Amino acid sequence: MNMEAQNKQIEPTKSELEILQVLWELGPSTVRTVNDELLKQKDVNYTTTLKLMQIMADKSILKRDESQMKHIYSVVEEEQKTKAHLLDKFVDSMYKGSAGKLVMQLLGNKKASQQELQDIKDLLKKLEE
Amino acid sequence: MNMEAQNKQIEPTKSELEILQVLWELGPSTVRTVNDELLKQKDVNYTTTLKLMQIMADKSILKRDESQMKHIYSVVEEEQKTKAHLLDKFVDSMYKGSAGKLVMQLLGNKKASQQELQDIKDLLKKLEE
DNA sequence: TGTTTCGTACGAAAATATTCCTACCTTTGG
DNA sequence: CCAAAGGTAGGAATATTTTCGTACGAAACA
Repeated sequence: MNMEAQNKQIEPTKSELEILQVLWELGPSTVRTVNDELLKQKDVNYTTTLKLMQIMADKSILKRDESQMKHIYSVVEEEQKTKAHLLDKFVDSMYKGSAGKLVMQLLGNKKASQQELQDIKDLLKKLEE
Repeated sequence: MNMEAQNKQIEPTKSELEILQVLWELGPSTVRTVNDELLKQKDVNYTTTLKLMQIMADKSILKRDESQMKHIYSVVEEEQKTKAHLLDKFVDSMYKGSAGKLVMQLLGNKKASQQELQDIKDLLKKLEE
């Protein structure tokens, strides 16, 4: 069995991440759709987005359906899995792997709403069981 | 009064962040010390680290004491402030600014120890007051 | 003193990431 | 049928980040 080169988590660049966000939000889309969405945030040329998405397909971050003339791109990894991985990396490098430290910083930073605080408390309760 | 170009939060690159970690850990240090520390993690040439730290000083991420032949570099911004900023950016881009969502992901990910969970609960209690 | 070691400065090369020009094909509408 | 609009492909130009060679001064020491 060929086991090598598997399990390699993706390491999206900044621009690639922006595209992932759009695809997570909108689901499988054409380059046009993604680019239109990106245009709401920043000035970007259509072919730039096209190229980026082609590169991402090369890297297997995206797959695409070429059966139509307008190719449809979709994300290969599950959104949650990728986010979890990026979060882990972040926690590891910034807080030496201590999720607690990160949460402390976050909550101490008036960044969470009342509702969110409540949600977190609820989750903690569930985890106790 | 000249107010422009202030308040600009730093945006360290990957390599720059590695150096910041070391300086946060060890406090003001020489290039040699930082480089030795980095060598524990990866293969890196002394002059590379030197150059990077010079660049960071140019950008005012670091300041340095040149009174000695061995320059002493230290971090300009407070560690917590920089971390808070990076965390905010991360939450904004990955979780649309919802700290709650991030915590949910984190805690749902068996990444926090019992002790950490307890700490978080304690913090939540304090926030209630 | 002279030579070796350790430091800084600086420019340029190399590696990555981003942007966009150009060519060319397909679809659409007059 | 022809022109315009909208697609893809690919390479080249840019921009950014990272790495390192080289020069040269100061300190350590045989």
